[in-house]
Amino acid sequence: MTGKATRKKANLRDVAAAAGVSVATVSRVMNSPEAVSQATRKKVQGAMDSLRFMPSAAARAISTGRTRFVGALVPTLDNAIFARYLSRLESQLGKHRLSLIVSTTDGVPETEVEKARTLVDIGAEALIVSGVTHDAALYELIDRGEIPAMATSCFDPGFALPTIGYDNAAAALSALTHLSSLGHSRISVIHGPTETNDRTGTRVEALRRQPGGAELMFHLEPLSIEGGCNGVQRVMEARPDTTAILCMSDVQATGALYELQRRGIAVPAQVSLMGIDDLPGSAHTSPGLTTVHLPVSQMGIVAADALSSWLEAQTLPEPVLLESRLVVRDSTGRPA
Amino acid sequence: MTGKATRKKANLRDVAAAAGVSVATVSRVMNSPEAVSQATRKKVQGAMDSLRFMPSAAARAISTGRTRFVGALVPTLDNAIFARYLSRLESQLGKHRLSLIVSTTDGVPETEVEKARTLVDIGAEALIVSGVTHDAALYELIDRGEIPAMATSCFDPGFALPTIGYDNAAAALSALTHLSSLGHSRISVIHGPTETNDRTGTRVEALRRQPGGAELMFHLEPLSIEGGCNGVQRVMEARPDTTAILCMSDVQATGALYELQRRGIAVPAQVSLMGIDDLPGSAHTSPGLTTVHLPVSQMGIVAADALSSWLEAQTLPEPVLLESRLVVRDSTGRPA
DNA sequence: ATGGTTGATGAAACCGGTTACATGTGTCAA
DNA sequence: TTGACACATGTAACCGGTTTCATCAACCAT
Repeated sequence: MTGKATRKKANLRDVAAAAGVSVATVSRVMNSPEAVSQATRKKVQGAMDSLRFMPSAAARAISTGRTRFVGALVPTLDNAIFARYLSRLESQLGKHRLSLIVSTTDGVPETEVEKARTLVDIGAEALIVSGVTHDAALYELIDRGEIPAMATSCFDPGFALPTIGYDNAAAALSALTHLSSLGHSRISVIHGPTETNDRTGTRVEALRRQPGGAELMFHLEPLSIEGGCNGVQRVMEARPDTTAILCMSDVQATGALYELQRRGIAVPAQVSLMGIDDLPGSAHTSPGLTTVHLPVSQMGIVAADALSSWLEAQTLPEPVLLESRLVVRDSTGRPA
Repeated sequence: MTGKATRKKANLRDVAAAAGVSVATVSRVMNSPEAVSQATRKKVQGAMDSLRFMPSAAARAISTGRTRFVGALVPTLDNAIFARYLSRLESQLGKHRLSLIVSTTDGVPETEVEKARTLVDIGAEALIVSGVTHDAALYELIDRGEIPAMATSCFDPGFALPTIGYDNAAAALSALTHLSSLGHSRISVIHGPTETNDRTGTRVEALRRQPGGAELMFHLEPLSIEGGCNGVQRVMEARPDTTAILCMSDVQATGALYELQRRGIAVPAQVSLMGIDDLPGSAHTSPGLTTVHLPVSQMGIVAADALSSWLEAQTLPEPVLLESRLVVRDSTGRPA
């Protein structure tokens, strides 16, 4: 043993002692180097290096009151739509010197609260949740801790939290309109859980209220590739004369496409297929998937900026509505 | 204004004063309630509620020396293989009352270091990185901070960090063997970047060294669906008589399948197709994708447990080798 | 009655940074 | 020569928890 290598970690006072300066000076070297003379700065940095000094995040946090990280709660990582969103959110937060912690809720409100509590418990300065359906305990937590919190993936100016997202009803309707305008009337809808996922709920509800919505046939399936496969199976059992299948997510649409191919049903010649999301892969399927592009990258950017100014300047964010956009590719056509 | 609602946040001393007890007692109510009498516990909890007390994570961290969260660095979230892994890692860490922070590196070593630095800076107690190729600065950081760190997705007992993962060379070879045993000899390989991704590098290298490996034709493409599409295009230009395409990832294989379908090339009748990973969707494509299953869920569990005991009991984890498994589905067959 | 335990609680030190304020030195204008 | 002022640095309080050790009352066996 060298007799000094395995000592306990050096702290700022050790560095100060080694450099022959005060703790304040060491602190300054880290936080406002320009306020320290060249000579002492060198001395201090030398001491830091030889003592292998690493500042304690907790100690800094306790005196500044800032931890510089925020938490995001999403239903799952197992859907490329969240990957896109989170990746932008993270990079944009980074520009504000903020880090992101992601927690998954499986779409279960109780799990969401639990995860939110953990996030706050380890020091998250703010929370970003998905959608507007949450357990009451989440609001209590946010309220009690006075935690800045916002909701994404939807738009609702009346919601308790600022929302940043798109109009899910409009997205669903623009998809339906596309199919209708092509001449489809026997349309089947495959969608994920609506109870716990208000984004899906809003989309389905919009279709139901639509004039002529009564003719639509709805099938609830898990929000996965497999769910999309099963959905097609049920569509074909329930209504074999369906000319178009509208999936409320690209993941399910991808599964649906697989199943249609497996059954030898030509897309779009025999059945037209649509999704909503516009995943990176959706442009490359064969045929290319017609879908509604959701501006999740932009959502990440806007959310990051809004949150940052909330934390820095206490400015409560305004709700933001981002436009979705119909993307017509090759999976839809006129009915046979 | 009520005159008290908007006051600054209550701390433990405020609670103690309100409850007429000492700070130690309040602390005990939170951490070892059984050591406090029923009566005082009630009193303290009442004071906590009426003052809307929320303990400060930073303050706790500074005295316990624990932040209870660890960081994981992955190349991207945009690949379902990581979603699977991270989801298990997170849930298993949760069982040890540890939280997970995920950062993405885009597969760039410099970005990785930067992100790692940020993670440590905000208090991560340990790091989990992917693979064995890293910037020297990462090791310095780990070394200097004495940060427990391990590497996943590969197995190398000789590596500086404990590794928990699978044998990438074996995975690639078992795929190749499957194709060879079916009678394929004109095989094209589509793979992602090998320079920055050692997992891919190891797989490709294993194929190159294989007796008869010289007959293989390799194509480097981005690790994405689109990359898979492009790969097929290049395969068909370079070697139209190819009877089997082996992709080093299921993402690329999925793209390849799309492109083959688009070109009207029957799988597996005209060309056999294989991937490596076994994504959730791979079982449902049409035809089902033959691939090599990588035990990423188990990897998440093992990594979480190992890291936890490292942190709790200072036991340096042993490297762990997890078995991959060939999954034969319908995208491979004898050459025409 | 007495010494030894056990159980509940409090006082104060401690963790490792940041920062308000004080101090000391040198420069420059009046 | 002196006062104003900028600049570099030090002192010590402070942030909000945890934890050690001391204290004191109640209980029990001898």
